[in-house]
This record gives sequence, C-alpha cells and structure tokens, in this order.
Amino acid sequence: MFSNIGEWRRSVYCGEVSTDHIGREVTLMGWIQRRRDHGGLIFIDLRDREGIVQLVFNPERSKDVHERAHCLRNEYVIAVKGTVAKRPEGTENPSIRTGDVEVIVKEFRILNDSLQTPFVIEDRVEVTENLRLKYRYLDLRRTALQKNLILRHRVSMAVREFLSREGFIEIETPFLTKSTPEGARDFLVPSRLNPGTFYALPQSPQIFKQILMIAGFDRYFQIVKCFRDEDLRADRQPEFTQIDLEMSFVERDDVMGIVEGLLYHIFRTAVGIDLTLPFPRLTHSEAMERYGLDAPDTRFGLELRDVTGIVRGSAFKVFSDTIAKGGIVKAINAKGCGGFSRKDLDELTEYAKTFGAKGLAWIRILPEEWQSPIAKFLSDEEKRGLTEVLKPEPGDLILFSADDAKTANTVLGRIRLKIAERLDLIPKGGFEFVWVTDFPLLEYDEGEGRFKSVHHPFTSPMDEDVEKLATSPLEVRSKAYDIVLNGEEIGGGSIRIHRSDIQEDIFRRLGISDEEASRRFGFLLEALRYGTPPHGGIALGLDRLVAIIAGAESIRDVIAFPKTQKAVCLMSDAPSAVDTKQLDELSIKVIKRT
RNA sequence: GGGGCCGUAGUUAAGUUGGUUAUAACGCCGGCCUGUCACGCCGGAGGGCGCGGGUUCGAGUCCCGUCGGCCCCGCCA
Repeated sequence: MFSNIGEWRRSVYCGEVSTDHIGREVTLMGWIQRRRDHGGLIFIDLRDREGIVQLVFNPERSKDVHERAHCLRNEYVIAVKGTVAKRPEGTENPSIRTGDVEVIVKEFRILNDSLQTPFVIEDRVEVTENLRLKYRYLDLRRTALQKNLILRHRVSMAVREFLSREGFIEIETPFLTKSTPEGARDFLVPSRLNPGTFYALPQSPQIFKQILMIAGFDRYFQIVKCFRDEDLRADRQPEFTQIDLEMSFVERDDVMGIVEGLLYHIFRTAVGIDLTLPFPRLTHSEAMERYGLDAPDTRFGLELRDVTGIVRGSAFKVFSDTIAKGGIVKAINAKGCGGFSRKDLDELTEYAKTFGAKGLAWIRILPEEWQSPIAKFLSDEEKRGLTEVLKPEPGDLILFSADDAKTANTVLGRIRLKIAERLDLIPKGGFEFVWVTDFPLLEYDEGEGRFKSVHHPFTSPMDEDVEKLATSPLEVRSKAYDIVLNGEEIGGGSIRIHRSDIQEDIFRRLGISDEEASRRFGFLLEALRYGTPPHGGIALGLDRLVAIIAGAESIRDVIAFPKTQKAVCLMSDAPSAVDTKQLDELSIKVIKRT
C-alpha cells in the first residue's frame, strides 16, 4: 500500500497552484484535508503549508487510480502527479485561493497513513486547549497556527534586516549563567563538574549586553529566549523570546527612535501597515492619572478624573476619611451605563475588589435626579463640582474609587477597561502605540521593608533627580521607558548606569550589601571601571508583539510548543522525574515534602 | 498562596425539582451517488458522565476529597 517518494519531487505547493499552471503537469505532496467521494468522481482537498488544492480522481481518466483512491482517508500523506485544469464553468470555489483550478490526478503514491485524529484539522473546529496541546503537532497543522508562526518568522526576519542595516551586531550570550538576587525567580541548572553549585537560566541578557557595550561593540541585538520561574498568564510563559538590543553613546530619544524605526519596518514588511511616527508619549504619572495603569490602552477615551479636591470635605466619610489619610478619590463617567442593574454593579464591585478596592461607589444619572446610595451625602456644591468635571448626562453612570493613589488608580483603570469591553468601545484591528516615560526609579516594598527597582538596578536615574536619592528616593525618576501597544506592555528599557560609583550607590540603596553586590555583580562593577561608555537599550517581547499583530488571545497561539498554566508541556510531559543515577551525578537529593 | 469558570461518545456541547434503556451535531464505519467543496441520501458502531469516596431505594445531577485545563489576584527587577 505504501510507497516511498522515490524520484518524485514536489513541483509546487498545493496552495500555490494557480491558473498559470493550467495544462501543465504538477507534482504535489501533502495531507488529505477532506474527501468527497461521489462514487464516480472523487474529490480530495490536498493540504500543505501554503494552502489546499482540489484533486479530481476521474474513473474515465484512469480506472485504476480512481479505484485505489477509495482507501484514502483524512491526514494520509500522499504524493500526486496530475494535470492542472481550469475548473468547469460554475464549479469554481471563490473561498479558496486555488478555487479556479483543480488537479486531474494521473498517478499518486501513498507515503503514509494516519490514525483517526483526536480532532478534525480545521480552524473552525473549536477544541479544548489541553487536547490541542497534547497533540500539538496536529494543532500546528491548522492554518491559523501555521499563519501565526509564519508571521512570527516574518517579524523576526524584519527585525534582523532592520537592525543589521542600522549597524547592530547579533551576538549570542550564555544560557548557563549566574543567578541574580533581584527580579524574578531563577530557573536553576545544577553543575555536575562543580557539585553543589548551580547555573541560572537568564531572565534577560541584561548584564551581558552591557558588558558588550563596555567591550566596544557599540550596537548589539539578539532575538533570545529568556527564562523566569513565575506563575503563568495568557501573556506569560516561563520561557519567552525577547528582541534585545543595546546601544552606546546614546540618550533616551536615540533608543526610542531606533525602536520606532524598528516597529515601523516590522509593520511595513511583515504586516503591510504603515505606522505613524513618532509614537505619542506619556509620562508614568500622566498615564496613572489619566488611565490608572502604567500600560494604558489609548484606543478609546473614558479617562479617569481626580475629584479629590471636590469631595475633600464630603459628608460621605469614605471619601473624606480616605483623603484625610492621604488618599485620593478618582471618578469615571461610564457614558450610557446608567442602565446597569444592581447585579451588574455588584459584579463590577466584586471585580474592583480583586484589585484591592474596598468598594465601588456609583451614581446613576437619571433625568430628574442622581440615584445612588451616596447621593444623600453629596452637597449641592459637590454635585456642581462633579458635574463640571465629569459632564454627566441622563443615562450615564459615575463610578468612584477612593483609596491610596496607586490602588484608586489601578482599580478604576481596570474598571475602565471592563466598561470599554462591555460597551464595545475598543476599535478592532488597530494598533495604538504609546511610550510611557519618566518612571520612578524606586518603589518601597512594604513586605521586605526596603526599596526595590521599578525597572532594574542598572537603570540610570534622571540627571536632575540624582541629588534626591539621599533625601526623597521615591521622587527620583529614572531614564526608563516602556513601549505599550493596545494597552499591553510589549517592551521596556532604559539608559543604564555607566559609572561604578553610582551603580554601587544604587545597590546600597536597594539594601544590597557591598559584599553581596560584589558576590553577585562583582564582574559588572569591575567592568564598569574600565572605560564604560554611556549606553542604553530595550527589550521587546516578541511573543506579545506577534500575538497582538495576529489577534491571538494568548501568546500560546504564537509559540510552537507552549506550556500550560502549571508550566507543563502536555505533549512531551515535561517536567518529569529523572533517574537516581542522573541525580547522583549531580550530587542532588530530592526531598519529599508533605 | 488565593478567587472564579470548566471536565458527559473520537470532538463540541445539551442533560429539568435526583427517577425507566444518557441526547444532539460533527467525526468515524458500511452502502448508493460523475461536479462536489462544511457534498447529498440511507444505514450502523461508539460513552456510563475526569478520578475516589459518601448521602440515597436510586446520582452527570447533591456532599466531601482529588487530578487536570482556562481566566484572574499575589508574583513577574
């Protein structure tokens, strides 16, 4: 039954057979997508990477070939020789690219059969994700995923083209590297040759790329896997890919300019869209004030308003007490949401609570009155103030969050997104970029009782804020910048500290002792003393970028072999236990925990 | 560490206040069919409801536990 391909070689991809081939003999190799057996005529859709084409087995052409075609089933792999013909008038299929032609089969070889697949290989067939992940090789046969991975390839090519042209040199950095104390949890790799010691997989090539700048490469880039052992999300995998780059003798605008050029080139060549440059910029505090989040979705309005000044002395104690304690009150006018039911509002409140809100105050704007549990506490003056700021009209819904600034903003920022989703305010198919700049350098970690870097400890403070490091460290801004696309952070970078004295000072302020700093980062601190040029860079999340371009819900749909939320590969069943012998060689003993 | 949703033929789903033999569509198998393309028509096979307990005369339906998938909070310099 089976044949080898022998001397047969593909002459054209199934999806590329066109009217140009009419009358010519072609050789195709592919998978059987579907069989339509009319008893007489048999039609088979043959699929390969580029698409499908209809094969015709006609008993009048060859009784033998037609006879043999009866045993063909879905996902069998066959090679076909036949003549391309224009389809008879009226039988064209405009829904496929090859729909004007068909291949009259003269001869075919069955290269392999297939079990019945656990699910049908078709985009419109919805299958649960665990099944898709277990049979990833079948899932990847579907055109949607093939398209995504081909898009990903085109984006990668565009990156290499553009950055090479701009003088960036692609240099590989080690995967077996050193654990760093700050940041995410490391994946560790035991060293057999050095029992009891471990490499860490890189969370990013950060230090290596800085050292490449010290080494004088001037411009570096890499499309590189990074590893972080943290919990997964729709947009987070334990291993993910960064477009990593670093430049010497630059300031912030130079890096941002290169990234804008890079994204322009990516969208131009891989997507066919001309972006408008430059991208708008927001400072971090502006983003927080107007959108409540440091990754604002600027595709729609519905901006947050600060009403702290209006309700400072309010009889509604939740407002006035919060403000008295240093908090703020933010409000949003959800246009046209006045019809939200009590249940809707309760659900919204529950949602708000997941982000730390204690509650969510609301006012329904009716033609004659403001309907709300808090309306009776609001003075006429407060109502006037709110009216001026929020411009409420009958049918609107006003929502408030009162809390410390960060919580109040976050809560209402999330509510803003929820409302926009519900009101269908988010334009489909668009790409809105925005830079977020002027991040604080440090934040205070209550849990650990120390300062932490907002970006990373190598980020340079703003020159004009350096002296505030000693007096009011939380007010020091950094030379960090994030690039946000459609409300998702797709990259972040900064100008780095290029002086060892400042770097040591920052480590001290982060509560990292000189001893620890030298143990963990000693090689960097030493390198910084040997003529380090000013430098900075950025890393873009390739998975996220491609996912957004592809319109994918999750980055799993743009990664060939992704892991589940428990970081398991359902296809290969990694991670798994290993032989005691392997552990012995590594001087590792597994402790069972109850 | 926590919250929510989900798990029923190969697949996707339905399954009433617990009550005869667990439904449907697609897929699969067989037959018929020379212009279909989500081909059509006829016929057929296929599951005991993720797993383990419990309540009950009786459990996909209720309870407890457990495993797995997804979304989210924390976490992700």
